[in-house]
This record gives sequence, structure tokens and C-alpha cells, in this order.
Amino acid sequence: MNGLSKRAAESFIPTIKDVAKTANVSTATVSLVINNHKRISPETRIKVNKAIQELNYHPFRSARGLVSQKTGNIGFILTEDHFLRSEPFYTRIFLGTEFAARENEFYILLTTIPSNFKAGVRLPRFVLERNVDGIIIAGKVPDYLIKSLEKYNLPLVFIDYYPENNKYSNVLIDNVSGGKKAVQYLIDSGHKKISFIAGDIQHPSIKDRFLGYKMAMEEKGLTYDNTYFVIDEENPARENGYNAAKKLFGKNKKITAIFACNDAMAIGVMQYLKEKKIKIPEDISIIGFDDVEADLSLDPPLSTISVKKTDMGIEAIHLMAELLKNKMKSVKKVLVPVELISRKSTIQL
Amino acid sequence: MNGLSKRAAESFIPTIKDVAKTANVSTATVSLVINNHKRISPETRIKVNKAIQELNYHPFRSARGLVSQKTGNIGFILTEDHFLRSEPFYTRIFLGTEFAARENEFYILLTTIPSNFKAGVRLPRFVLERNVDGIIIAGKVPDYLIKSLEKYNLPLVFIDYYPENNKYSNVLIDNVSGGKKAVQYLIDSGHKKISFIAGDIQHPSIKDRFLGYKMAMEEKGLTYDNTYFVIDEENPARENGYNAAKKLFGKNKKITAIFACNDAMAIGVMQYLKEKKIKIPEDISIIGFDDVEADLSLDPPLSTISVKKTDMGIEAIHLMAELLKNKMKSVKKVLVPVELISRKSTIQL
DNA sequence: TATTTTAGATTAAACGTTTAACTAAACAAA
DNA sequence: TTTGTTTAGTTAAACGTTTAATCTAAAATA
Repeated sequence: MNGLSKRAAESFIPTIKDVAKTANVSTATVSLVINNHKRISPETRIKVNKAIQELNYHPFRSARGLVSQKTGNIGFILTEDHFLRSEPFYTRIFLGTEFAARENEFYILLTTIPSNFKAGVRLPRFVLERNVDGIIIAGKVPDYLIKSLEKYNLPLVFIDYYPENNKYSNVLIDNVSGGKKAVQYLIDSGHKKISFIAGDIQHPSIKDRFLGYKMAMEEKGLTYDNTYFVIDEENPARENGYNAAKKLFGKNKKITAIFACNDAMAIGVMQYLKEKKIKIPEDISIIGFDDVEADLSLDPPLSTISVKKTDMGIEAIHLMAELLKNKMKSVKKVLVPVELISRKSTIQL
Repeated sequence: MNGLSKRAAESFIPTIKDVAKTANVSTATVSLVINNHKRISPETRIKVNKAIQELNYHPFRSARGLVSQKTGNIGFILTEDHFLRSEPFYTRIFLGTEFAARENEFYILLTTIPSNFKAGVRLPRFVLERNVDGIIIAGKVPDYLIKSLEKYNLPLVFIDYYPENNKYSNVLIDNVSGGKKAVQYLIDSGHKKISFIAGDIQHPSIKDRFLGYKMAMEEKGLTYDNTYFVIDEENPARENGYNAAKKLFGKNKKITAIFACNDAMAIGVMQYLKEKKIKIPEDISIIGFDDVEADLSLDPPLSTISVKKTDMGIEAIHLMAELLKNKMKSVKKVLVPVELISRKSTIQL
């Protein structure tokens, strides 16, 4: 026998006790070395580290978690809707967090909540079981969720959304300049009668895209009125893009270009135009926002404002890392730039 | 004071003790109820459950983990190469595991390892810290990794790869019938001189795709010889597709169609053909394997054998769940079907 | 009735860390 | 010399569960 723990029989996994015994110090000392506490002499430090090396010791995460109340995990919350939707937008953001988490020594726990999360629905398991140190929330979620989470005092970081009270750090798309770029591009291509189509106009991101639209129009001295907009759709989904297009052409026949608040709606619009034998882009140019995979398999491929989804996830992890380390409480906001992608759904007049 | 734990002052998070006190039983009893042990009378069970409800109690994961040595987490290992590559293939599989994990009450911890993992490189942190109950490995990984993992006695499930000893459960693409489908399709389109291009021909999946090629050719009574193949590229990447195409046309001028072992190589081939002003599909038809996002933005879009990546991840979680529940030790293998996707890179002769 | 078995609960130890409180030694100041 | 301070380490409790061993009362058996 080597005098080490009884686990020695099977494939030996050392504990802090084994290290202490080997280095001839107390377990407390080993712990202090691991967490590199100041009050350890260089000699002891070396001695203990040698033992750690020798035994190939690594602290057991669960044991640490129990006493320190820290898990090393970060929760990521998406609505079911956002997780399952055909266009992978939020899942890309999620992958971005996975990317950055590796460098920051975090693990990400993903969960979804019902899109209509409300009283009675239980919170994510990782919250209840206290299995995360902080939470990243991507996309619009019900206010009630945020209220419920607040009781747990976990740092929260939002992506592509922020609750009204505006007291959390977040990562946002530069929606205003995205909207502006889209419309400027259309204007530069010779369009003057440019429509804006949206759903969920209360959503901060959508509002901002609309703002970008208006700014671009006004800067170029172009006028618009209500017959240019259909912004009363409930949510910005394909079918509502279709419906909006129908409404639009019911009230305005002179439009030559459409800026849809996102690609999903743009796709719906295209479907409507096709049914009505309106040619894209010859009769109507159309540009979306988001740059989702589906854009490429459309006929014609959709021009759009591309959002750097991976970067958003990365930025969120950076924010979270700061929150967890510095305990910094100041709210920080990151704007992620966007890029115009010109494909075949837009044309020079 | 309510007589409950001292945490009561702040936002109160109950422990098992609080539940015990409230229900007037021992903590052991509460624990037994939670883990629904048989030897608990119905009355006690009800009483305890009532207390649990009342206090909104949820066991602390770390504490459970410490004593039970179970974490509720599953590790997912990818080589860096596979995580970062432009075509999201393995990340799709990963998302599949995330999808199924939700239903199975697992959390997935993702990590990457250096593509050339070898002695001296440390194992994934979640292994060392004993933070997972099992591991899913996607894509080809060095043998040394598997050897190293074996010491930890964790259930292993492989996706799209399996080590030589063949003693682990795994989820594989139906590569043989995929290869067959691709080539049958070309033959049905009138092609007779069909080339096969590959890298890493030792890889079981690639080998099987080649096997499918041969079977299809032979079934239709078509002959082939070495001038039809370039299979000595090191790995199936874009640049090697390019190189392989160059070699191919160096030794065989009569080819009318190419079956590339995957889309990455197919893309490389297309690049070569373009440079040489060889028209796709008029002069040469080309079909790939995998169905990655990039296929759609090619000119022309690439015909391919589509692999259900999400399904592969889901199946892996199912296998893992079985392993963890039943402790079933028998090796199980799942073949995921594939589908021919005809785009514009192939033509009827 | 006396004895054994069983059902249902409890006691107490254990899991592997961290950390507040303590101690002993070395040193400095008076 | 005494007293106080600093440094480097130890002791022991605590974190919140699970579970083997034990206990007790009731039920079953002889």
C-alpha cells in the first residue's frame, strides 16, 4: 500500500488529502496553494506543486462548488421558438458563446423556455439547482422571466434584447446604422419609393431599424408617409411578411423597393411577389436584415444586412467574465457592427 | 424568525434541512423521497412533498454531485479543427445533442482538443475535474486521446467515427449507401466515366463511401481502374480537392463526372475546374457528400448527399442516456440515413 | 404468548473542498 | 527582557447532500 486513499485499488484518483500527505502539509495548505493565496512560502508552494504534479491531482468540481457556491458554468437561455426556428440565428450566437467560453474556462449550459413563459412555469433547472454563476439571455423573452430570475441574484447579460428597466449589460446589433445602410444602398441604386415592413414594432431592435430607415430617407431628402409602411404585424415571421406585402400593395402601387425588418419577413414578401408574378428585382428590389442561411437558397438570393452572430456571443461572454471577476456592477453595452451584403434581390434602377 | 436556515435574511434558498424541519422528518427521509426510494410510506411522501412545494425546494446540484459522483452533465469533444472549420458540420451535430439533452435532463459541456492531441497535452478540464458522467466524441480523434480517457471509466459514445478496437457505441452516417446513391444518380443521368476523389482514405467513413462507389459501378456493369481515382490526399479539405483534381486530369481526360468524398473537396475541385475553364455541369458533373451550408453559395450550387447532422446528435444522446441508465454495456451502433440532394452541379448527359 | 420478520423511519458518517479562527515561530520595537 | 507584530502554517467546522447501518414499532409467524 502507498498509504494513499482507498480509491487506490481501482484507477487511482487522488484527492486533496493525498496531496497533503505526499507534500507533508495540511489540506488547508494545499488548498491555499491551489487558489494561490499570498501567505504561502515559496518553498511550500514548490513542494505542494510537486506533489500535485506527481499525483496528477485536480480538484473535484462538485466539492469546490459545494463550499464556494461557484460552478464555473454560465447558463444560456433561449425561447423554444428561437431555438427551433428554421433559420439558425440565435444558435449561431450560442455557438459564439461556446467559442469564447473555451478561452475563459467556462462551460455553457443551454436551455430553452416556453416562448410564453409565465407564472407557474418552472425556471430553468440550472437556476433552481444553482448550477450556474451567471446567465446570458438571447432574444426577446417575457418580462416575467426576468422578474423571476432577479430573485436569484445572478449576473445577467442580454443579447439582441434588453428589458425596459435597462439595468443590465447587453450586446446589441447596430440596428440603426444597419437600417440606414440598407436604405442608403437602395437610394444609391436609384430607388426613391422605398417601403418598410415590420412585425413586433415595439421590439427595440425593430424600432431602431425603422429609425435607420427614416434617417437615411431624410438625409437624402426623400419623403415618405404611412402608405410606405406596414408595421403592424404581430411578429416578424415569414407568414407575416407575406401578409404585410399583401397589405402594402393594397395601399401603395408605386413602391420600387422594400426594406424588410428581417430576412424571415423578406422571405414572406418574396413569396407573395412570386405569387403575384411581380419580378424580383426587376419590378421590386428587396433587402432584409440578419443574413440567415436560407437567404442563399432563395431565388434570387436575398440581399441583406449581415449580422455577426458569432461575435455577439463572444462579446456576451466577455461581458459576463468581467461581471464575474471584477464584480463590476456598472452596466455596459456593446454594439456589434453590421455589413451590407448585396446579392441578387436588389437592382440598380 | 421562521426557524429556518440563516440564509432566510436574504433571498431565502431552502436546503434539505429546512424541508426536513417543515415536514417534521429527518433529512434522510427527505432525501429518500426526492430519489423516490420505495421504503417511504405514502403519508410521509405526501407530507414531504408538500413541504418541498411550499418552500420551493430544489436540491443543490454541487452537493449532490459531491456524494453521488454524478453531475448530470455530458461532455462533448471536438478537435479544434472540426469546431473552427468554415463549414458547420460538427457544430450541427453538437446542436443536435443540445436539442435532445433538453428532454433528457442533461447539460452538455463542449470542449475542443488540439487536432494532434498527444502525450503531454492535458485532458479536457471536465474530465479532470470529474464534471461529466459520460463523453460524446464527434469526428476522428487521435487514438491517444481515447487511450487517455479510458482510465476514467466514463461511458463513451462516438459520432461519425469509431476507434479500431470497436468496443464503443456509436452513431454513423450510412456512408455506403450514400456513396452508392451518389454514383447511381450519376449513372442514371447517363454518366459512365465517373471519378472518385478522396483524402484520408483510411478513415472508416471515407472507405465506406468508396465502397458505395464501387458497388454502384459494379451493379451497373461499369468498369473502372486506378486512373479514375485520386485517393491519396492527406485529409479531405478544400485545397486537397483542388490538388486531387489537378492530379486526376493529369492522368485521365475522359471523365464526365466526379464524386468527391465530401463537399469540402468538391469545392476544391470546382475551383480547379473554374480556373481551367472547364464548365460545370456541362463538361463535368460533380457531386459531394455532407450537405454543408457553403454548397448553396457556390456557382453552381453543389449537388450532394445530405447528412442529417441534427439527428446524429440526437441519436448519440439517446445512446448515452441508455448507457447511463441501464448501465447497459453492450455496444450499440446506429446508422443514420442519407438523402440525395440534386442541385445544379450535376447534369443529365 | 414469545419470537421473528418487516416496514418505515432515523442517526451519523461520508463525499472533497474552502476558510475563519487559531497557533507557533520569528522578528521588531520598547 | 518584555511585548507586540508579522509570517506561515494548521485545525476544525462548514457547505448540502446521500446512504449504510441502525433503530423501533407493528405485523407475521411459531
